[in-house]
Amino acid sequence: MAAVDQLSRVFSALADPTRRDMVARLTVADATVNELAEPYDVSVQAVSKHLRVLEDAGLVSRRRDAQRRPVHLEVEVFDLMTTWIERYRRRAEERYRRLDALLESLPDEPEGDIE
Amino acid sequence: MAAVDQLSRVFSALADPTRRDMVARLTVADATVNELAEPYDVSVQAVSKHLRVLEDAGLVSRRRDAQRRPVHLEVEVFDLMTTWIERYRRRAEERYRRLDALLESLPDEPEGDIE
DNA sequence: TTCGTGTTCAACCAAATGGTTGACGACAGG
DNA sequence: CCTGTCGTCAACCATTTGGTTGAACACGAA
Repeated sequence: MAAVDQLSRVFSALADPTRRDMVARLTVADATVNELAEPYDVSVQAVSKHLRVLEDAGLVSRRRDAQRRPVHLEVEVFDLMTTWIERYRRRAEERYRRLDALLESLPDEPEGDIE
Repeated sequence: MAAVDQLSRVFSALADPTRRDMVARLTVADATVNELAEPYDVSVQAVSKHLRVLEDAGLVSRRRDAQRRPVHLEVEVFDLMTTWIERYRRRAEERYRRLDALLESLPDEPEGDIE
């Protein structure tokens, strides 16, 4: 398979509105492929493919229950994203704080180039 | 343009490791296209395309400074993702709480698998 | 064993994606 | 004005993506 990191797969999986909707519905309850497919105007096979993408991203897992393959959401994977996001959000905010402090510490400026 | 919602564009933009790295670097300081391109083993044009994707997602904006086009990160857009993520994380956790409560309210089980 | 239901596999297709190279537009500095 | 630098536009190409249909597999029930 592709040599792509999980974070990329997670973001990529959630970039599709149908998949995002499926994830949203799975927060309420586990569901079978047919149940998941029902609201959408696409074939069951297409939904099956979407589920494979979600599974490759680690966002869902599947049990076997007779012919059924109930799909279960693995919410912990959300942390992968929030960790990344918060890390850089923090970094950006830190930067703004420093910038504000700098501006405040300056008297009024002509054309100062400071390093 | 594509009739795709912003959240999809944001997730999609961050699904690419190069773009994620560019965003990471932009948390430290604004940068020009050439500066951004320097560490990667691709053409400047390719980086320019990546920036367009990030811009369409609302993740960056560009000023004009003579020939330069300094790129600036718009961190607020992160909120779009965290809002979505936290909403469904909460929903999933809520569900587990209810499930736990239900199990606890039951008398002892025939096929109890407890660890 | 045969049938029906749920799901996946395989082949195919159109559109999108990420890369390339080459030419061009915008601008500062001789 | 000419020149060099920064960046984008255009055309092209290979790969991936999201969809289709038809066949096959897995399993419970009859």
